[in-house]
Amino acid sequence: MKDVAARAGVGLKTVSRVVNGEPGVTQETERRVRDAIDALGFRRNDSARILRKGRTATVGLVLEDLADPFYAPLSGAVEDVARAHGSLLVHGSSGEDPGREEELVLALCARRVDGLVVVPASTDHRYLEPELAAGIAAVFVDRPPGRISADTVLSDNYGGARRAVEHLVGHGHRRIGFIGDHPRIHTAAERLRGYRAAMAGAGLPVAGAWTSLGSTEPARVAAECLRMTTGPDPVSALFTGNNRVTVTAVRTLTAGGRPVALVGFDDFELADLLSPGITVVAQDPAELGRRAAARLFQRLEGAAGDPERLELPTRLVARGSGERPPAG
Amino acid sequence: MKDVAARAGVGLKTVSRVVNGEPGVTQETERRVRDAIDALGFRRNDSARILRKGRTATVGLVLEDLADPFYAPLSGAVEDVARAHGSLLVHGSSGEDPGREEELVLALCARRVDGLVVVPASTDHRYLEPELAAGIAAVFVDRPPGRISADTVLSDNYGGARRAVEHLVGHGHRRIGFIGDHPRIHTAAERLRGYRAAMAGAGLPVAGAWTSLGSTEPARVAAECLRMTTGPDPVSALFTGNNRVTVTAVRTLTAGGRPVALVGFDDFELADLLSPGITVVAQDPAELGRRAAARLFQRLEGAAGDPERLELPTRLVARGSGERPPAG
DNA sequence: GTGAAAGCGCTAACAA
DNA sequence: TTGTTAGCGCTTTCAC
Repeated sequence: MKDVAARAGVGLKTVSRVVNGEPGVTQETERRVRDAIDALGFRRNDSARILRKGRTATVGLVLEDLADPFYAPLSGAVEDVARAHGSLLVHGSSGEDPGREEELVLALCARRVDGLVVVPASTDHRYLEPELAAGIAAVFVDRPPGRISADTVLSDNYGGARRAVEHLVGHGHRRIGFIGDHPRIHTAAERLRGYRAAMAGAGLPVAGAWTSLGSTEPARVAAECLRMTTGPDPVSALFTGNNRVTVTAVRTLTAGGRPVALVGFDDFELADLLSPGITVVAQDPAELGRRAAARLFQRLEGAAGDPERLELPTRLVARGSGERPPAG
Repeated sequence: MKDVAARAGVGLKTVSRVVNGEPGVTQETERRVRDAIDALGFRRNDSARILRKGRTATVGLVLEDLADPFYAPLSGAVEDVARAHGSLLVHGSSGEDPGREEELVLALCARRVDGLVVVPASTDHRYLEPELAAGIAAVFVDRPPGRISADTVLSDNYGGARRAVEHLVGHGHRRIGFIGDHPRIHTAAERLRGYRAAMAGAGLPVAGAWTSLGSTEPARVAAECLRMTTGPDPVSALFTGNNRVTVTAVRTLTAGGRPVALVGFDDFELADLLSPGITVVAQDPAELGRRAAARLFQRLEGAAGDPERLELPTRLVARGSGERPPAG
């Protein structure tokens, strides 16, 4: 910029004015400055600008895995909102590792992102307190923060799960299994709670062997699926706790040829084209992202008040797999 | 940092040394500094660091749409490589709009990302020349750059398409349609070229009504699908130009109950569980991203030499839909 | 082992 | 309309 000013024979501030489209520059001066800019291939260095202004026009997004079909639309929605507010999106995947989440979040804070949207892997976010105190806004999405209070956007995991299991009960099932994610993950715990509530509400017992929470690795899920649906005392229906689990379950049940009823949490592409179609409790991941980002920008624009907790409804979509009657 | 120095009763540089783990500080001094850091909740401001050092430890990724199941793994792979090199990822979606691509790329350059991975929407990248001259590295992936030369990582679109159509011909089809993306998109043009080459190689004519390139909007694709497979002179097989098109085609053909043979470009989740399974030409999007990012970091680490063009092979996966014989 | 001074490239505040 | 000065928070250089 100094070079541009020298070449155009003007002061530094005049160049700054031209570059930022500020008023108060003659057409003739502006032309001279623009010529110099073109000749020198000058581009403003935003790092310096950011340092000076204190705002980065950047928001950070930390989630588990970008490639998961559930998170991709969420991420896209956050980006859309960010762009609408003139901000860029810096992105990091925690891989469901609390340590990496903290590392990523702090790295983003060190770069002074204006705000953060976080799908937490950790259950203790006290490490964020100094950052929040320093004025960085944070909104949690899909799962609530741990040991701090902050704006949160969730789906109704408990209600959705309860509805799913009630649906199976309504179709005559009394022996229903649940395969879900690690119990330390809020959504998994809530869905388990919904499952138990529905079973209890119908007066049905839950055998210990009918619930399995843990990794969503296909190998583990397939093994649990086989274990629950075969053996001496098999379940007649399965409720699967997220899209990864559902896909593996469909694959395993199809391979085994067993007519087990199935309802999955999360919708997924092509669920309607399988035979039978897969009955699911659908969330709206894009809407989760949109709401979270919208809340973030409200905060950035100065909205005061206590943290809000928003819970979006889910929707049961019956497609066939959840309406199968119990075998025998 | 100034405050920390004051509170610890040391010089600015000593704090800097502690924060960056540089040697030359007594244990006792370090302890005093750390106490002050904790008491004040200090975090280094990376904006200032970046301004001073000139390196951002950030790479930019611009692609069409993060939520597309093809790009999500690509993006994830770029992020993995970036993290392995200690860099963060800033992300932007062009939405297939050349103007937005340029805007995004230049915004990333203004923030002085160290390098860029770009899935181009534009066909003219001369706007990047000043940036490249200024030392920003760029690698193009999935599609080549336009009117400049730069490192590029592609799939073998021509060969894969040719193989797909030869496969259909090998199963007795002589009337084969192609529905693809906008012809200005390199991959679509190459896949059309492969289709034509395979047809010509088999001595088969291509009626004008058998090819349709344009938007991948479900409505358009469904309409074209119907048009080609019904009417007085229908095709007996369809080659679809990417995963979006394939999914819509499957949906349309299933609804119509027509036994049209189908091979799609791009693999997608659950393609194997449909009935019949969908035969595809599979690319490896994660590998595309990995290779592109690896190349970028080679450049950042000083690799000299002319731009390289890498072309990854594709793989035909037969699952049933592409092995259906012609009707009648 | 430690610190003072200069400066990265920009913008805010104030002159001229 | 235009320019000058100071300083954002850090690292580099060099002196102590």
